Amino acid sequence: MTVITRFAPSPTGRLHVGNIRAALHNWFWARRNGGQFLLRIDDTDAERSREEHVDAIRDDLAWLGLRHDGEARQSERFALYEARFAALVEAGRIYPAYESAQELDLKRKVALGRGLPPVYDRAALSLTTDDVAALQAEGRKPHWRFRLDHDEPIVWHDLIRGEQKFDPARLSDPVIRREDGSWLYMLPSAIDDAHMGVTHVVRGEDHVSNTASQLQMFTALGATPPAFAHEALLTGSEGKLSKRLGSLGCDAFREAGLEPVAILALLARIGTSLPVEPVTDVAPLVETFDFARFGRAPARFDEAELAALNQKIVHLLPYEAAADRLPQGMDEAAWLAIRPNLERVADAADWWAVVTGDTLVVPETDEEDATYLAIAAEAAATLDWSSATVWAELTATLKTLTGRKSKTLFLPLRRALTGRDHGPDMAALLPLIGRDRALARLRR
RNA sequence: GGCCCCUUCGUCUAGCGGUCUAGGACGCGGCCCUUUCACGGCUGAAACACGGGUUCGAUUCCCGUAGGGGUCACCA
Repeated sequence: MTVITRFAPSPTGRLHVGNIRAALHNWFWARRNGGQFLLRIDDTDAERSREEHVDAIRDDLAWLGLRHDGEARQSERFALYEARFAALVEAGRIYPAYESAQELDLKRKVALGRGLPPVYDRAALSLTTDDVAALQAEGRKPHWRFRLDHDEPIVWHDLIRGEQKFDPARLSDPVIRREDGSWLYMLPSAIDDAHMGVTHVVRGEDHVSNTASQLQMFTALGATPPAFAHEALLTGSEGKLSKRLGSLGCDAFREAGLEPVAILALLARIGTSLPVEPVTDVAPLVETFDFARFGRAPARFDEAELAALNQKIVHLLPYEAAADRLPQGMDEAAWLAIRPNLERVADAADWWAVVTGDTLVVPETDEEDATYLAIAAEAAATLDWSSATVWAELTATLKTLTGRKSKTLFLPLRRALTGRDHGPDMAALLPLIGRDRALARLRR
């Protein structure tokens, strides 16, 4: 059986951490099993769905490298929902209800106030034809609920949580359609999962009770439900489920100059028993992806950890992987020299500017060092600049010439040559700067 | 409030009755390497929420308490 997973975002905003994680895990599972990963735009809510978000989602997914093998849009499938809806109404599994949102809210509060679970009381099921006629005479239109079968407990084997058991009587019959005819998420999602042949659904544990309801929908539709894996949610670094996390979007990661693979690497392993590792390719992440490794307690997502991971990954990044984001003229040797000092690939431009001298700020020098630099300039002029070891030769020469050593030996040189106290290994940097620029900088 | 899930170093976790003087990874400290930084190597500090059971023996099983998370929407 071909594994088919899907990522089904609502285009109501930018992709955020939770979204990305869900997409990633579904993608992993499909990749791991040689299956397909589908993108489904859940845009049944015309009010909140925006076309720009659809584009942004596709764009973010592509940036992350999560290619999908197919795409569907719920807004293009209303005919299908309509047909299934009619059949389920016919079968008595969907029924009309006339309570207003305010009335339902009141019922809920009353129940809660009495210490009872706020489950829908199914009053609509006992409406007589006269009641209905009266309601309609008032101008009321029904919204529609899926009637849960209370006879059997709902059970399934969750790939992460193990055996799950729900008493359907403790669940409200889900509203699946509004009075204006628009669809709510629950039923279309089940219809589509069945229709698209989705075999596995990986989602957050905030969906477990939805799964219970949807399992009955699959059965009512005559479909085999997919397997479910509900993962524990992520919390912010302060331990609470923060608003910050919910708003931390893919766009922010991109602007921060993070490597997509860093985001994937963290989100792949966080909350699992596998260590978060710096990788430059997702392959090892795919290979080791396993639901059995998932913990069931909420894990913390820490932006600082992401930044640190990103830095390590940049240090491992091969030239080819960074080349198209590097400044003009920066070759592999330059990349390898500068790479260990980067936090982000984008910062390479700063160091390259130091090499080329475009942004070089000549630091203040005292008289003693000025003399020293003059000696250095003379010595440098006699060196073989085609050699890869000019720096070693220069410092060795100056050591015997001046008797300076260690910091006093090299720091004035670094300052004069790069304008900074710290930076990439001078041995690697000096050949990049080259004879002319180096001499000019030493001579001032 | 009902129901579900969870509680081991700062963080993510291993542990499925004795192997635990509790292991790993990240982070942190120290040392080494390096005529800077980074990298790398070595090393150190650092945890079983609490209270009862069960047992010859509990991190591991049971109950309770506390705490955390989720859910109970005409959001997904």
